[in-house]
Amino acid sequence: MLPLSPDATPGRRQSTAAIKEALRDLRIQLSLLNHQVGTHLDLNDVDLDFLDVINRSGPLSPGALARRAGFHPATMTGILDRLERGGWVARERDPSDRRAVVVRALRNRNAEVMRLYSGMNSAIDNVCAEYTSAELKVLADFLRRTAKAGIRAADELAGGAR
Amino acid sequence: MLPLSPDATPGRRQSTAAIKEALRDLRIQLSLLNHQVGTHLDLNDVDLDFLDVINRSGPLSPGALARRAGFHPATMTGILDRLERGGWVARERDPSDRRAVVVRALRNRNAEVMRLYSGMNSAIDNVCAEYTSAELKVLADFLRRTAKAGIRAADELAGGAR
DNA sequence: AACATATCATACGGAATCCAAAACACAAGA
DNA sequence: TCTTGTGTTTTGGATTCCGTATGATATGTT
Repeated sequence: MLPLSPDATPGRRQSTAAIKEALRDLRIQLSLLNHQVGTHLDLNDVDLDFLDVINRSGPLSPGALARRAGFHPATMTGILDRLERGGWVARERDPSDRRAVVVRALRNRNAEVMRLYSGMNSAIDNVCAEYTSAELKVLADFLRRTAKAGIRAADELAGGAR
Repeated sequence: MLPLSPDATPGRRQSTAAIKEALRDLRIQLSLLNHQVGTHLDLNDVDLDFLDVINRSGPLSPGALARRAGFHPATMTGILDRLERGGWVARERDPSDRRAVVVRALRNRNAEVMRLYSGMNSAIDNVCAEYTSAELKVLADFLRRTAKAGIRAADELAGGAR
């Protein structure tokens, strides 16, 4: 906190700190939104998280899912049981390795989820409408990089390379 | 979906969609990171969330915390019990209204938390280092607006104006 | 002083999570 | 081929956590 800025860019440190603060807030708010959506779908918070992961990261094995989140395999079995009972995912045996299981997302009930997220969806549209096309590209790039950084940081805590 | 872009800004729709995708990923990754941090601190996911809220939003009453997150007051009691047992927070009686309780965050163990988040912290620093000061301001502003949008969207699902 | 209101803690039933071990499939060696 | 060893997922039991209902304490009002 010197009176003179060190490299003639006075706002950098403050802006970086502001970004971190905003990211903390954003995470909490999005988790809260997630909780509300899950409540409307009779779905657990964690279950909805994993449904999202399965929907976007393609078919995955239970073990891979558990490792990715740092959960015990038995816990994953329970989560998948609930998701399967609700018709959200299907378990199939891997033909090439029949001891393995592949979890596939069913898209039947996707409309329900989209409807619940529609409020946030259009809110983001409104926010984005106030930025130029170039700014939007910068924003998307930043978010992707930050998400990648989150993956690495979580993996490190999960036990190094592992 | 006309072949001609409507307002001479061809990338807008794609960039907005990319931002939504990245936000979904970011939320999941930050939640998983949160889970890993909580595991290392012998702390529940929800408990860590509320510790964060208490740390940043100053001393608060248990009821206010419960309303803010849509939890039942009794659940909040359990969360605060665990946080207090671990030496994270302290319950004090409000001098001005002695039936009320204020929860204050103790900073003793803050270093442990910071150490666990240090990987993500420096990763964000590295990402931010690649942007200009003006871009950083745009980013911080966008994140704040998006967080606000998340609050409104969650409130709507919680039961309209309420 | 007594009633109504508000806030937080306790008690208990139901659910989720974790640990250990089993069930099953694959791969390698005698 | 049969056996042994490794990897993946599921089961059973014990523990812990979340949510509804009830109780205790303090305040404000008539």
